[in-house]
Amino acid sequence: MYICQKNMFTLSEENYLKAIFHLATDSKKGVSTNAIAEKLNTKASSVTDMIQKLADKKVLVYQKYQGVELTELGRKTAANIIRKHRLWEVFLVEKLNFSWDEVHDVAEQLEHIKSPKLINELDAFLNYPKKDPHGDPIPDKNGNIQVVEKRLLHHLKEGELGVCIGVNDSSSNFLKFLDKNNIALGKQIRVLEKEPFDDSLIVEVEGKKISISHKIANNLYIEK
Amino acid sequence: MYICQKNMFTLSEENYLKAIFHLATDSKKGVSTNAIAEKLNTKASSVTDMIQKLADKKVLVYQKYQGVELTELGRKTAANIIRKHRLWEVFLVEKLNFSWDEVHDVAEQLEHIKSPKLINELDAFLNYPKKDPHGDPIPDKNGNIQVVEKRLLHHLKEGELGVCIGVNDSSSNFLKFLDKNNIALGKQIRVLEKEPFDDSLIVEVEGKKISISHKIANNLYIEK
DNA sequence: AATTAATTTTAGTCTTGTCTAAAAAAATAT
DNA sequence: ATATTTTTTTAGACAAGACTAAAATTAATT
Ligand SMILES: [Mn+2]
Ligand SMILES: [Mn+2]
Ligand SMILES: [Mn+2]
Ligand SMILES: [Mn+2]
Repeated sequence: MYICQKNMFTLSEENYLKAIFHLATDSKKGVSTNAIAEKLNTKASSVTDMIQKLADKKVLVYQKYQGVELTELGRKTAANIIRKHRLWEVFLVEKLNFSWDEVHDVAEQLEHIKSPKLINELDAFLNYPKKDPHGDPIPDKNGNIQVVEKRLLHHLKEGELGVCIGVNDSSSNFLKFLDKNNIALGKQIRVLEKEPFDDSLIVEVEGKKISISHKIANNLYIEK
Repeated sequence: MYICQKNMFTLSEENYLKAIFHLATDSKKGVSTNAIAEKLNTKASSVTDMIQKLADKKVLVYQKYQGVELTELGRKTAANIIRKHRLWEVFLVEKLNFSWDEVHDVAEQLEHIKSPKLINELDAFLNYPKKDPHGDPIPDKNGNIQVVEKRLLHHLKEGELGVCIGVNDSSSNFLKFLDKNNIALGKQIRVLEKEPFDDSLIVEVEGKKISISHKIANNLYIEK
């Protein structure tokens, strides 16, 4: 039997856990102090302080100068915050007329609301969605995340066709660009030409030809 | 032209404003340091510190030893937080299967979410409700609160009939007691007997006679 | 292998919001 | 009018979370 403190993690601790979780799934290595600092717009020294505290709380393992790795508890906690973030994003888009470029900042706040009943009822109210408005999978209540096979648009060869299934960048600017060019989740995209000089592409979306920079093509996920 | 800082008030400042607003409408006098401390479960010295800061921010006027009074800006700010609190309570009850005794703690968290679009869309989504699940009026977006004529149950005379329109106490214990005795907003209540010794009442609700202590009768609002 | 460069940690400071203990002012009682 | 009690404010301390500057460690070059 163990004691379970209510309001287990502070807002700041939750943000660190989430950042480390995301960095860990990207790199599959120990997550470095600097990487965390950059993601959270803070300083490395602040990160060192915080990861020591989080190590005491058993959500990650930390060895001086060696970066950190989440424990099972840490992963579950982070996944739960991401679950809340993505469910709220679905709610905002489906029920409150938000567009996909408006939801992130509000979800950053809502993800910290503490109420198991709230999040489970919200899940039911939304009909147990599997993906958020950006195509990212929603973890289940045990913290399991469905792994999706996805590749970046710029990996398609000339002539190949794919379906847009997600974005790597959820910034408002990027999403508005996609809106402007009629690119949305579920839409078909065919690569017509690849320009070797600047790695840009000419693609076809709904009959229209558009030019896509390398940076854009590097942030759009496609399923063949 | 004036500069408007984003995220104008901290969570703590918002809680102080809300507490002062509620204490001010009750007492119509300057609100005392001790009263604020008691409402927020904190110490008078902490309150003194905070009200000095809030006075600097022009949301209240403060003279040493004389208590505080909200400015127009302070009242509007507080009313907006209360608006959010009550709209969220409606959402939880109407859409997410919460009962009226479960909503308050979650709304205490949700009321601090900053997004004008969120709260206006929520208002529309709920069909512009005028009252929250406890019968309290929901301020409009300009901070105006409808004044409701209401009196406590124990002001009814023997034989008089009224309709339950609100509660003075939103604690889970009180609300569960009402549920248990089939008392809900909109229900008719007739006072059959008043016991002078302990100020208790015998009332009739939906054909059933029940005994009501003074404390209960002092927390139930009635419209004749 | 020895330097240099980059990363990470430590030490010390700051702000916010809280606390306790003591001093000051106001309210109440004698 | 004075003394006592209550309320309020000040002074000093603390924890969380952040920062800067300096020291320590690791990584990369020569
Ligand atoms: Mn997001
Ligand atoms: Mn998303
Ligand atoms: Mn409430
Ligand atoms: Mn309420």
